[in-house]
Amino acid sequence: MDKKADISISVIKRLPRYYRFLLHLKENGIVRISSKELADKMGLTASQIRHDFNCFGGFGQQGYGYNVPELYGKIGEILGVSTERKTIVIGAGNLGKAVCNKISATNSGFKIIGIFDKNEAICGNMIKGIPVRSIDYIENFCIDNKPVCAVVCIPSNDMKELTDILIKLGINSFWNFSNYDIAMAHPEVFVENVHLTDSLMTLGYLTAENPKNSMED
Amino acid sequence: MDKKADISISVIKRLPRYYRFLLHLKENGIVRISSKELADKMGLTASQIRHDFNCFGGFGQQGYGYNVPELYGKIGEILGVSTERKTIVIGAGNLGKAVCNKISATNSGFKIIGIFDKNEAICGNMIKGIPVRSIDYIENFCIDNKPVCAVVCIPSNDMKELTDILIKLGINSFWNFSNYDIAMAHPEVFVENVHLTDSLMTLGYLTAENPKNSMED
DNA sequence: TAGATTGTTAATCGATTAACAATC
DNA sequence: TAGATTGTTAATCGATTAACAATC
Repeated sequence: MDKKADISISVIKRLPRYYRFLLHLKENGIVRISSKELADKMGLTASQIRHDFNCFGGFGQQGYGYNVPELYGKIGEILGVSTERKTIVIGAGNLGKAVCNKISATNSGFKIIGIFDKNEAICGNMIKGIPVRSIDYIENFCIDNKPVCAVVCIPSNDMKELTDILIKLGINSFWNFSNYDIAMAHPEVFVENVHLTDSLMTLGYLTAENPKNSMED
Repeated sequence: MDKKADISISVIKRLPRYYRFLLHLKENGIVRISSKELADKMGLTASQIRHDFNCFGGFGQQGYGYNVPELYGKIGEILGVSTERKTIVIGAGNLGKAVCNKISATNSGFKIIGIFDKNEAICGNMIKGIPVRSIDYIENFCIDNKPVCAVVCIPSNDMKELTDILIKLGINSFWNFSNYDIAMAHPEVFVENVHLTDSLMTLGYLTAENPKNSMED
């Protein structure tokens, strides 16, 4: 599987938000929208919206605008929401459970087929109908069931060894909540990071009494 | 409190990662590093690192490089890690609990003083030494305790009403896990969003068999 | 002093916005 | 046909990278 290089990451990062907005419009029975109207609703420019959509082909019609259900469907297709990527979740603590719920509640194209934890005490517990298994079984499970995506909800400590193994066993994408830099160690796989600490610290910067700022002027 | 406009958001978003790397170096007893070495470790360019640090003033020394503990301290200051922003968490489900743990485990400058949930059955439960309170008490709690930051771990449904109230009561920053667009409704407050669904769908795009891509060439 | 590496400015690159011809 | 709005190219803006003088 090759990496897609032709469409810029900034465009890609906006797709899920378009998808959410279009669902909302669709659910409210709106069938037609212009780039201008959508831009106003989303806080973007009409120009950017047209530019973005045109990366994937012409979804609109001159003089009319965009058909909401059709556009929603197209973007869903681009995001692969109708596929069922076999997914395993590693770590069944609070974060692991929250993430399992999120994946199950969302029509995102990922399907959890296994959950693993090193804490034997919680093995056997059910989350969204899937039993928590001991991390010791993860290799055999992957050989038998061939998952393609792993969701990492454990600390970074043992990540190097674990990712090396998982990638050998056929995992090609990671939703990574740990601080381990999978993408740097394995440029051949797809990684989407959620760095909670970094996010919180960014908010920290914004609300900090920055000494530099108050010294200037 | 004014918003800071002079330093670009791309630079700011890199600060927490610098901070993490510097802590790691510091813990390994490394006291000196050049922009080149740090760039190699982090997968950035030396030029960018010097450029970034210089937004905040000269932290290095020509011919020597950067002093790791000093630089770590400076960036910590910029991020405000030593302040104690009074913070409330709204929603004590799996996500709320995970986020409480994360905030407590991280030296980020945020201090949880209250946790709220609408589910009466879990009120009274302790999370990191703080009792879960009924959401009905949130107004009085804010009047009495004056928190400045709210962490939103509930669905988007009632967010408009809730954020309007909280902002009136003195909350000026949000760590937002819901899909409600606080920043658009309230441009005067600081918002850092964590859109889990969007993140997962971005990974979805990368691993989708994109029809457009296979049609071309 | 010579070597190393920063701080800072200029050049490049890429993303966003503006403009307008195409066309429904 | 006239009006509206897209698709697409060109202009602008901002972020990254390169270069080098300053200086430790």
